Amino acid sequence: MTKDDTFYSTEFLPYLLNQAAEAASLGFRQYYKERYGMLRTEWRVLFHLGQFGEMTAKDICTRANIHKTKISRAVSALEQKRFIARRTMETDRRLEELFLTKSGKQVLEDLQRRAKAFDRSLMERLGEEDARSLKRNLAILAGFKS
Amino acid sequence: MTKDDTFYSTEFLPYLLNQAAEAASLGFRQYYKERYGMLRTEWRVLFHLGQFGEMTAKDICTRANIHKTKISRAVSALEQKRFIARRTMETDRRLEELFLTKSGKQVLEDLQRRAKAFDRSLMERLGEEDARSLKRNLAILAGFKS
DNA sequence: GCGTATTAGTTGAAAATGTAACTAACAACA
DNA sequence: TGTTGTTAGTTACATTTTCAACTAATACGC
Repeated sequence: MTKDDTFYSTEFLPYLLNQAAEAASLGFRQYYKERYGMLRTEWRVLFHLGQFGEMTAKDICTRANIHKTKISRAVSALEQKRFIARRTMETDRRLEELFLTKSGKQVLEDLQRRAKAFDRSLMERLGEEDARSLKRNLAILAGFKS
Repeated sequence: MTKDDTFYSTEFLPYLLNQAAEAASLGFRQYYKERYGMLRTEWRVLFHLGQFGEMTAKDICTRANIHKTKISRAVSALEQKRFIARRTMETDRRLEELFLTKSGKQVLEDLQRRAKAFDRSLMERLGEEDARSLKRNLAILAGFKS
């Protein structure tokens, strides 16, 4: 490294990650907010329920790495919108199994389809190979892989 | 693509970006919060001032892509901590030139040094080549390059 | 069983963020 | 000069997030 040791903000990985994340989320966030009045955590809860089937709030906290109060509020909001419902588990009455309602499934289907398309459009900006490598490295940083 | 068209959350680029960004920011955020009681926007303002020299709040908004109210509050907070000061410009009295104080420079120096080290430790987890390619692609998504 | 510790989930208050309206200064132009 | 429009920055208010305390149910050790 030469004498000039200036460290630029655009070289700092957390900064880059945040800026990229915000830029990349923007378009999609707008959609589910305007169309369904949903917040990001709500979309994530829905997504996880679709992916893993019935699960408890705690499960989602662990999987998605979101604090339980955020999940709790997202669940209430989704319940009010009648997108999900809950059922207390017989085996442990502290736990509530969450599941998608019929309209919840429809909403999720719409969002999934759009998410997929949105994802593709983002990846096209990078090219196939770079996009793959990007995702792989993000997964490592996120702790999804070792 | 085969018949199974399930779309997993960990394939969705905005989700990956957010998770990676949060995970990657955590350690460093903790430091400037605990050590200097700073919020992320404050750290960014400081960083930008160090990088570009004296500039106005508006300049930082544009550069860092942050809303002016957030900047306004960060500037007040940094001013209260005596890390920066402002000077109304003679040529246009709506504008205020922001600059680092002596202690602001010291704080920034500490943070920069740690940011650099932190950045290196993140990059080591990916390897030289992947890390470079990651940054390049993030810059594209963030809109820093086209 | 009974006391203590954990755990799932909720709630209230404080902190932070986003949105919109505002003030003060300048610009443009009749 | 006066009117209208624009811009930098602040402030007020609503929404969202965070943090800490809480309730209800279960688990553990005795």
